[in-house]
Amino acid sequence: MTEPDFFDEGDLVGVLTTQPLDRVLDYKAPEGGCWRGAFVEVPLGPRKVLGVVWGRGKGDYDRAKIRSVIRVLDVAPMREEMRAFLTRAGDYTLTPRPAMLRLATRAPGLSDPPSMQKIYRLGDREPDRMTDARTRVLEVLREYGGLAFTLKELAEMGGVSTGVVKGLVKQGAVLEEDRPRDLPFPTLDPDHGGKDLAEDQAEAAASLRAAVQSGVYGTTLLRGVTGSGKTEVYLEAVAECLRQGRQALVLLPEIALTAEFLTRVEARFGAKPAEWHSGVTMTERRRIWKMVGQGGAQMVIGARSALFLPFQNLGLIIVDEEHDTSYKQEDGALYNARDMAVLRASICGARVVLASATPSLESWTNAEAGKYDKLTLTSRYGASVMPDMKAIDMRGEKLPSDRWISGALQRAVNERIEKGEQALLFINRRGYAPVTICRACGHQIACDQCDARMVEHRFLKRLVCHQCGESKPMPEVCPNCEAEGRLAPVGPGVERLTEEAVNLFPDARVVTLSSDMFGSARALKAQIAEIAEGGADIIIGTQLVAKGHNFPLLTLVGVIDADLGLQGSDLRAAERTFQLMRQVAGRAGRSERKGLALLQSYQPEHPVIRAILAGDEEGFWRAEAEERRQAGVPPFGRMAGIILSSPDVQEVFDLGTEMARRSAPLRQIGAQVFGPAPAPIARIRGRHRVRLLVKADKGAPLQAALAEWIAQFKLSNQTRLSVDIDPQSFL
DNA sequence: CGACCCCTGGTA
DNA sequence: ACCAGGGGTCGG
Repeated sequence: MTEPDFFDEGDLVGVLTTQPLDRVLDYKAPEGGCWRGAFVEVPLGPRKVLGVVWGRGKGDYDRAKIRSVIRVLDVAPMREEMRAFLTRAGDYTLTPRPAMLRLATRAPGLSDPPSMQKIYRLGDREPDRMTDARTRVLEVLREYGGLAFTLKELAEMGGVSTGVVKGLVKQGAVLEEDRPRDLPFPTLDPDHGGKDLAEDQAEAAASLRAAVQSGVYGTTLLRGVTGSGKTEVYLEAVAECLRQGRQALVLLPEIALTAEFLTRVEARFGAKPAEWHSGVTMTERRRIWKMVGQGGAQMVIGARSALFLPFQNLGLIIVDEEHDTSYKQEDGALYNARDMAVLRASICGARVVLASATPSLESWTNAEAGKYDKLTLTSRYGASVMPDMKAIDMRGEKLPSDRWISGALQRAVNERIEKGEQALLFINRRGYAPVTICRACGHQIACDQCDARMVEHRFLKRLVCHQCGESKPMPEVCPNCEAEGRLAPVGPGVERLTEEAVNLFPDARVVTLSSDMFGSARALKAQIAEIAEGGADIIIGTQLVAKGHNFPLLTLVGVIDADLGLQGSDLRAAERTFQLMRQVAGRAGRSERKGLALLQSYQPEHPVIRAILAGDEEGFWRAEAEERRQAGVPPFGRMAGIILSSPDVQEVFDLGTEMARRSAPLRQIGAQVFGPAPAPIARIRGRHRVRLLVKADKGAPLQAALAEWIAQFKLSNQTRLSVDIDPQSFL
């Protein structure tokens, strides 16, 4: 039986609202009827809420109580493929459909009528009296032919006050018209600024173009070390997609990267694409949402939430830096944007390109297994090559406890400075010192709200909790034993490393790049541009510098603590350390000069460190894949994390224990339950968190079993349960 | 989610 | 008799 697409007035329709009722509710179609996928406003209790017509009404509800749809909103209806995407993504992540719908309606003013603005163009009548000001206005309009301007623009261009324009309107010499405020984005020209590509780039680009031309779903893993020109290559895929008249989406892991990227896109296509992320203004969000929906935006660059924009003809999704962990984060729903991109593309017949120098093990495995196509860029763009890499064995360096830069690293830095080149010192810890300890009683200052230790930020003169953002002034006395002046910083952060560098290299210009030192993306961008032009000798940076910035004078990278992230039992720690170290090392020598990367390590014989030094990526991934296969963990098994949280510790542990005990639905599919254990972050903002882990075979119907299992338990209203399918870390 | 209903317990 | 606050339920 096929579902009708149109419903006459009074027909029963099923509407899914954005309210957390995981049911499709029956309504009567409004005057004028409505259609499947229509965005509607419906009454719910005493309120009006946003919803989407999901299909025909079920008719299982008391006819007399059924109310009418209030109105159909003036926006493009939701396409069938979007409804399928939301449903399947929700089923996969165990997210209720209303929460999924909220992701797809994250634009303000959807229920408002299209916002209009007044514009002014040349009229056909002469004004009764000519003045200088009037002449200038009319000249501007004649000069630009039939173009129209807003009042403010026109007055400014004519050098007159707005009153002059209004006067001309009264005379009929200028016409006033209404125009929608949400305008289409400028057209991108796929043949505007194509660059000459190196041979391997050209081959990869041709392969991607052919894939896009085919018009069917497929995923390509595009590998290439930093500087190998991945961006140029996938922009050729975008160009082909635009030629096909389809829309393209580029996902970036970090907002800070979009500005630089936009400039490159503009150079390639002659105009800027739409830019979608949390920092974009409300009016611009509305414009993008509407234009994407009616084909007035050919290309969107955005954060993971851009996946839920109402594309009408999506032909290509690029996931840049696909291994980046920020693609998986709480966002109303817990989903991995990389995986959801593949799902969305498979539903709408689009191509996916996963780009990375250091792919995630999941993507590497999929490519090895032939599920994804594989393209590898072998030569670095221009003359530069991957830097030489060496470990500095810290066990042989007898450094005092408040020093972190080894003699060998110090000498290497001095050499670069003498040659007028730059050195980067990398440490993946923000602030001054990660721990503050009392030398009188041994107390370590912890956050009052979380279990995390507070990090001293000397720049801000405060202690900051990196978990919840809570901060307090640096205390004078120990909060535990009240001893005065006995609090001491322990361990290095980026600020403390800067202090040391300034002492060791007194004549060098030292700059620090850390995310919490810049109020705005603009300030950061300016700083980066200045460094790139040689405005510094030594750059001290956190993770921020590992991502995509190009410093041509940089020829030395010193990693202060290459072992961070290797300790602990997190299965992905090795993978993450490997990716981060490779990326940071890749910063060195992107231009003609050959670079050097020095990794300070207390365990240089560790397999991960050895693989990094040998540049043996395939070897690393094969070994890592084998270990995961043995352990039956992702991507060779399936996992889910269940996090219970409540202000009451006892309650949350009791519930966890109860859930572990009554896990028959999970055992039925052969899954194991571990825990309850304190979650990786045991307390956040005063809420205690407990985690259970579920592990199942690769083919097991995990989601269905989880849903059945969870449905058995009734939560008190202060406890919350969230399910994390494919968790990033599984300690 | 948010409105509202009802119950409780404390106070006038 | 009255009110404030919490828990529970309902919404088409």
